[in-house]
Amino acid sequence: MPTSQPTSPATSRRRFDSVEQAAYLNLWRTYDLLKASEDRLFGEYDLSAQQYNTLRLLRAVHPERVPTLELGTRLVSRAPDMTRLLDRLEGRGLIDRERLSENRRVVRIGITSAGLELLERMTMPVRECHEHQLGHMTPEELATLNRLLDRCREPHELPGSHWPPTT
Amino acid sequence: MPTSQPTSPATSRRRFDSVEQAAYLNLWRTYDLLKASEDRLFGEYDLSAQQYNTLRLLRAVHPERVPTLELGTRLVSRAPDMTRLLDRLEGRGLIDRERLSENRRVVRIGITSAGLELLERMTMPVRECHEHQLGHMTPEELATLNRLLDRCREPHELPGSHWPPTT
DNA sequence: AGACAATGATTGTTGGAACATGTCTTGAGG
DNA sequence: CCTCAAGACATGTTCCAACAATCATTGTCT
Repeated sequence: MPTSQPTSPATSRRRFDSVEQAAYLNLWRTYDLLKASEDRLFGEYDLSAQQYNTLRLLRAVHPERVPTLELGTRLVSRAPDMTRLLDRLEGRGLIDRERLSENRRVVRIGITSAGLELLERMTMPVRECHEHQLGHMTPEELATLNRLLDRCREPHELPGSHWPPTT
Repeated sequence: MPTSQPTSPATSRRRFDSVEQAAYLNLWRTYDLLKASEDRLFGEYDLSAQQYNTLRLLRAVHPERVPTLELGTRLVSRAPDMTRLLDRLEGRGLIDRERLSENRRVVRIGITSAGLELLERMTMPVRECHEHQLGHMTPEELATLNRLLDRCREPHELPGSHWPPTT
């Protein structure tokens, strides 16, 4: 019997409503699965992924500083609660705040030497984590994936986005 | 000056540590951006994405039922807090629970007619949402994307996963 | 049969995300 | 100068996700 008929009424409903939906759910599922690796790693350092990326961004501009709200827009994932995220990092001495004297409204954030050291210690583990996540993919596959993801985001990225195509 | 030297110390640091990392961050960014559309839609019905997917899964097996913990493993994103997610849905009359008499440990979850109606009302809006998310991609691109995402997940999916390749 | 492990779900607690609101500072008009 | 609007953060509150601990029920071993 080559074309087996559905054995349960369930199967007829299980499939997706559209290709777009299938792709989106696939994206979600994949992200969620890979995220699990990361979360486990960051958990060992009591950091969330957002916190880690904040520190990376601050290191990238160090010794310059970045105002609070601009940080929120430049992170991988939008973060509406920058203040308290920074509170936690400051509480651990990983960043510091500086109130400008010329414009006392803005607070500029910088990474401390303790923050830099923490990132330093995490370098290899993080690399291994990403290797574990996607190390089985060939460079060509990853390049194609990046190109397609860029295409997905194209119409949704706001003009001033800090996310140019990955290349 | 053909090879312009870095104007700020920042640029040298901004790029990614590895291709794998770039791909993962790209995945994260893309998911986050698309998720925003969905959240806005589901918000209008006071549902989270997880709740919606729970209802979809229950509809798929209806009129059969699924035990609480098995639901958790079959969702798009793993959900360690099924009980309270179901509490909320039950509070709104969208699902109901049934305690088995032969094995009183397991609680089997079913979708109610109110739940089915809600899904029915959401059908078109959801379709439009996915159209808005990824409608600009060609079927070929989406197919390739799906194939690559499947490849990403391959080594990470547990054996008994309900997530076969998308095809 | 009784002790003990395993299973399936609930409950408790903590931390973070999302949204609205409040506070402080600056700059522009009147 | 005084008011007022806008900008940049901070705070309050509510809700949800994650992890651990607990409870009730069943299965197993001797």
